[in-house]
Amino acid sequence: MAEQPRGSVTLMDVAARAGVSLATASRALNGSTRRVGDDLRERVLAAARSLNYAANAQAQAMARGRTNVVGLVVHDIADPYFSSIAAGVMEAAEGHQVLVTLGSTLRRPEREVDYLVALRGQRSRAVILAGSRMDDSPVADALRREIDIFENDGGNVVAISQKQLPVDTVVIENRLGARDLATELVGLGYRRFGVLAGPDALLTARDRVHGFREGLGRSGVDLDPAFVVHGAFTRDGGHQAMSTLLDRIGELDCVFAVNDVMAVGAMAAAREHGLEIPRDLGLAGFDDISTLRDVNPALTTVRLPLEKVGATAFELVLSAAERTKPSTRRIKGEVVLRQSTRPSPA
Amino acid sequence: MAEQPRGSVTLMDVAARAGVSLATASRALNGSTRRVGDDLRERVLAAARSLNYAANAQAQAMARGRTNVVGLVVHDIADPYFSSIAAGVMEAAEGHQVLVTLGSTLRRPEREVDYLVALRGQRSRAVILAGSRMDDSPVADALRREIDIFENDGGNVVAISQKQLPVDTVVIENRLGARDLATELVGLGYRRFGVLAGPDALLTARDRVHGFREGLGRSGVDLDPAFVVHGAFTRDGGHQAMSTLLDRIGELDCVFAVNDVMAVGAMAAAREHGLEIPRDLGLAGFDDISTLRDVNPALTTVRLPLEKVGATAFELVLSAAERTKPSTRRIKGEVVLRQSTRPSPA
DNA sequence: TCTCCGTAGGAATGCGCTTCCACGATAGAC
DNA sequence: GTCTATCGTGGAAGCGCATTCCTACGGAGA
Repeated sequence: MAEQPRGSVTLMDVAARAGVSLATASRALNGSTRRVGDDLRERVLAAARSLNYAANAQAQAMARGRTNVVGLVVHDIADPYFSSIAAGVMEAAEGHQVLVTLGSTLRRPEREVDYLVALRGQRSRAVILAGSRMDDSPVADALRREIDIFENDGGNVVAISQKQLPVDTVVIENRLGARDLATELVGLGYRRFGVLAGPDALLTARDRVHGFREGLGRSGVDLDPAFVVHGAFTRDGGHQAMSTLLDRIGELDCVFAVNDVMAVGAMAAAREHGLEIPRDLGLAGFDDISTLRDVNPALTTVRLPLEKVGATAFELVLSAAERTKPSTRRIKGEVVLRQSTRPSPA
Repeated sequence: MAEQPRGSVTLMDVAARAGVSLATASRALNGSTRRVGDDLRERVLAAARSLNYAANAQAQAMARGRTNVVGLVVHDIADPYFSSIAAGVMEAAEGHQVLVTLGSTLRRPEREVDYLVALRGQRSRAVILAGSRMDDSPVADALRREIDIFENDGGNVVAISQKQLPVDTVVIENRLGARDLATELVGLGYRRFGVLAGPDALLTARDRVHGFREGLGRSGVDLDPAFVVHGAFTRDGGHQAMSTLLDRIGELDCVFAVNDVMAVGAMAAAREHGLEIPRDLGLAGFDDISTLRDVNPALTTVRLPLEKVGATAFELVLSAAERTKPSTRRIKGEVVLRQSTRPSPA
């Protein structure tokens, strides 16, 4: 029953085997406004089954003029921040007959544009840009331009992070989260802060620094710019930035790393330097990466529901057709105090 | 210069604007055996640029009879094991004009078959099955059957993990790695072992347990089956399995978790139980997940070059055309002793 | 019995592109 | 100088499918 002509089975093969026309076979398999008689439909389905027919998605896309492909562009899929978002997207996509094409810029944000072009070539119905926006006008302009073209082609674009582009956006409240964190840390009695700030051009990093400074300011605490050290948004970046800070560590009582991955690097650097956390120094991160929840001492951080972020982005993709104006969803973080900062004085 | 008709620009638009035929426009843009005169080629390229032309990949796929899409199917993209492999794949794909479609089975291995069908519909030129094979005949049979069909359609399949299917495979030497680890642990003086074994049906987990037992055996040490606890292949699985073991922890001096993620969960469980590692108990993992390298105490583990695994898989995809027989690449792990086990007696 | 309408099935068209084939022109061989 | 390769170009077929349009058929109403 499962004879298999060499090469792909086409709808014509199915139709021939069922003894019906192409049109009928198509209608039987995909449903349509038109109805197909029960006997014929059965014949077609049986034929398709026995031939292991899988409709050629390219041909369907051509005929229908649309695809079921969604692009997901991240900066680094190995980074748990992005892989969590990706997991959220994949889970939301489950059962929606959508295929997700993954793009990884390898931390070169200008490559987002290349992926946008490639995904336009695929006639993707949407693309999710998961990475932080940059403070880099040439790149941003090129991206904006390419987004226009993509949308003009009928595609939908969803950004995650900052509302910087006129597209559907899942805004992550970095500023607010960092502000809350600062407030809590001051509440714990910390006063002299250092910040491992990430790349300055990365708006996610910058927003967190700004928010943190703002939160300190509201509590009447100053952040000395000399104690704000920039570095890569990675474990090694955190390690390195922390090492820089360690020269003057005596003047500090708490360090905020703008993400957990950096915080872990910083923790290692502190340990190598003989510092004990939180006894000698408080340390806080951002994101609450689940893989990192078991580091010891446990990181005080700002919890971001990253999988939900991904899922929300995907929902925006699905519902895009019903909207004419870009929509914004805000996702808030929640401060989680753990052992990497001293216990509450209460 | 950048006027943009609404909807997609087609090759016909480009040809018309350049005042040449469709055939010439196609040849100028994509190269071909036939050459196009310099002046005409320039005209075509200029037209394409000014119209923001991006070739319809679906149409190209139809006409050419092949695509540049490669599928990557993992069990859970949020798991650092898989996201590292994915990163390796993405990096290797860089610059090869290949688009990667991501599939996530959400830890339901039977869904691999569904993805295979979907990717066959896309006429993917290859698919990488990154997850462990299972000891589950119905599922394995269905998979084998679908792989046959996929390959008969001209696609190439690459598996990562066990050589269990007649396809190109990146074999991970789980057994060997676990054996070496056992030897080293015995060398450190440990004698009474417990194992957090993961799901029994998962061959990766099972191989590691077998290898570990084998290694112990070679050193004349027995592994009491009562101390082999199965559980999920996740952090929580490790935590839970460890909790089970903790009742009889007095009889053990070292625990091997079959992957790092479980080891970290186990470490948390031990800590909650008041045990100090490595003073009260040695603990070892497997994989050497980079995100987890900074846990404290640092994990003794078996380092797997996961990004290289992904990259190797991708290379197999690229070189598939030149082979007729399935090829196998073996990737070995390397024992890394760290602070979660006691220092060498030497 | 005849006409009209609703319906199921089939033929034909077109989606955007690659590529085979044909054609004319130019260059090289005799 | 004519004859045959060679090369650049255009024409047109066809990839696999959805869909529109058309036809044939059958039942209901007159």
